[in-house]
Amino acid sequence: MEKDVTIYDIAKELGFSAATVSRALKNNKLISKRTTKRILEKAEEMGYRHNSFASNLRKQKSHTIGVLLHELNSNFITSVLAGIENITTQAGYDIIIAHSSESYEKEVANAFNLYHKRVDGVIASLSSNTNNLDHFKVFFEKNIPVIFFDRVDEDSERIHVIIDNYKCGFIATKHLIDQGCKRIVILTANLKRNVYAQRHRGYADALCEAKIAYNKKWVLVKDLQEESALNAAHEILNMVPFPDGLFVTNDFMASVCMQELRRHGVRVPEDIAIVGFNNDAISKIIEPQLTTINYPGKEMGEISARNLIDHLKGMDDIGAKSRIVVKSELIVRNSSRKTNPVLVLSRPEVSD
Amino acid sequence: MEKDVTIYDIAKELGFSAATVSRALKNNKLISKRTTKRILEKAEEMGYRHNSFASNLRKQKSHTIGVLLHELNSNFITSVLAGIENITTQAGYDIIIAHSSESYEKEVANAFNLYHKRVDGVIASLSSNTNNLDHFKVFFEKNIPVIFFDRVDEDSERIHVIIDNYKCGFIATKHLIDQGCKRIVILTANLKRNVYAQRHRGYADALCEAKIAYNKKWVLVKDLQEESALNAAHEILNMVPFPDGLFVTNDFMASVCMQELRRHGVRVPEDIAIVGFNNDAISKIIEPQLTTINYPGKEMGEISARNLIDHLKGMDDIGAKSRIVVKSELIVRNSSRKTNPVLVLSRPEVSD
DNA sequence: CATCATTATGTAATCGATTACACATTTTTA
DNA sequence: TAAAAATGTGTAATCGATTACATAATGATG
Repeated sequence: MEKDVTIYDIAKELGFSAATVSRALKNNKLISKRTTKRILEKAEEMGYRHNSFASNLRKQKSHTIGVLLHELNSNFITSVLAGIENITTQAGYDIIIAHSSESYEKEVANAFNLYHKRVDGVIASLSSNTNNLDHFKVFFEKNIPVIFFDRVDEDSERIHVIIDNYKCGFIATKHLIDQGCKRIVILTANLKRNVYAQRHRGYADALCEAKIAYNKKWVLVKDLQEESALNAAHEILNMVPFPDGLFVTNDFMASVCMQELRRHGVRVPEDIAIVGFNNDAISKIIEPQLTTINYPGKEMGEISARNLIDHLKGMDDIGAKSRIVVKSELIVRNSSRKTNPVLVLSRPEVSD
Repeated sequence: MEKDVTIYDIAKELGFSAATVSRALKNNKLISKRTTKRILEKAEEMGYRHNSFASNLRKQKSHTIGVLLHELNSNFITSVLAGIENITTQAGYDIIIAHSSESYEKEVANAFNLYHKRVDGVIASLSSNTNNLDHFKVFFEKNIPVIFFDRVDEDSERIHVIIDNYKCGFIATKHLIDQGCKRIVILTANLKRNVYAQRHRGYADALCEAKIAYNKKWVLVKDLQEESALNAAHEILNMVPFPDGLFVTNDFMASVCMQELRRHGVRVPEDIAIVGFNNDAISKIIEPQLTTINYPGKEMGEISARNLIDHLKGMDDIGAKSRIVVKSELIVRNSSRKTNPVLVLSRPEVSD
């Protein structure tokens, strides 16, 4: 348990001052190449490690970015994370990941935790039932930049990186209409959350455009749990008349729901065509494969991180823009393709 | 952008010394209740926030635990995380999550990052192709405790929290044998990784016990990607004789593989019975539902964290035990149940 | 050669919380 | 009531890196 090596130890060893060592370690051009080289080598040799506590204390900067996520377990979120990591690593920032498990209370706790950790900036996606930004006030007041993505408060002037959820809801629904669906159910999560609200609005407008009456009975609002999706499936099973289209604003729920319907003898897409949202791994694995909305998580992460870092470095005027919209697209698969039946190859020969 | 409030500001405001304020803020019993109360209220009022950089610098402790994960996107891992968070939060420790995306290089980088962040301890699960612990030496040398879980180096004397992967591999295979399977394929990941090696060993021994010859042709080793699972499915489709049992050491691969087989007309479980591993969400969603091995992620996280913290508090002798085995179980579902056919309810009435 | 620039290095204060030790006051004990 | 113990608070050094400012050494310029 020997004590840690400090710049003073290196300085003493080589007969320099701590200041010179400190500068050399950062490759400061004030220090001659020769001295820098000697110091770096000695540091390596002595097993020196930078003490970021001392450094942060002095510089009043943590060089750390807080990432506040509503959840971890989706393709989308891990892609976003990968994108954020790309950019932050490149820029020499560390990140702290905090996830709220879709709980507002946890989100508040996490926000304060990041604040106390003195992150230089925050990238955040709100949990499903968050409906105010009070817990971010501490950041705003101290001018600590916060970038929101995906799950945002659209009314706020804060920078946010999103997809056009309204348009996605619209084209998803329109796609079902194009397949001949006339009785289209939407299964979605908390309509207070922007993403679900917008997707729902798109759904409603697509119906309207096609002169299909909007009916509240066809709007199922559930939380994102498996059990809720099962409940939704049973509600659908009891609907009279039986719906012929289903738009679910989340692939996981869509998958659970679709399987439950099929277990009860409903054919997909013949009886009911289904569209999901997110292009999660499961949407490709499940049978039939799920038509869904794809959007680039990695890119959203990169854009968010780049904006934050540009702003931290003062290269960016945070007032200039507040909304960044990223592209998204509908991926048509068999769960909704009423015209093309599922292709089933013949079973390979089996010999014993 | 006013300056942060420090204990000196509070001290000056109330006419105490900084020492008294520091003690009061920690509810040190040396300070009278009255003074403590006044100081706490003033701190609140002035918007004081603790400066952990100064504190950590002085105390030479970060009060932070590093969590090094091989991946984020599985039920199992998020459960483990939840377990770790339970315990660490309760004990007043912060955590830093780093994930390696199954890359050895990233794992090494993350380990050093945690080291430089001066975490007080580490909880780690190795990435799939990690085959040495050299990057943990820095921790070992400084007596920074490291607890491994799930993906571990079983040969090392370091504490690790695992399930009995050998037994799981054995009972999974035995279950297939009990269903009447005689030609059982194993699809698994890198056999250098303990979990896969042990599961494979269990598979081999179960075959042996049933007097079924072990055949290398039936052992498919792939990485954990979707494409690899698809490839595996096609290799299986070309096998002559066609296998009647399949043990996949991971639910994701099992699901992908099963669906691909079914798309080619193979009936599950009639033609081939399938067992997965992990009890991921997908195993319940997919049709037929996947027989799998369940093991308690949350509990593993809690045990790991508790051990680490006990050790940090000096309440635990780290030499006392090195291996903690957590319970696990086989969950039988329809993908392997040859005796009970899938129950299909009739389709509900549909009227227009 | 004197003066100014340039380059390289050192000095010392600073960031904010902690804590060993000292000191003062009050309470208890013999 | 004097000594001892307990209680409450203050003083000042410390943790390690950073950086404004000072200084020294070298080179360039007219």
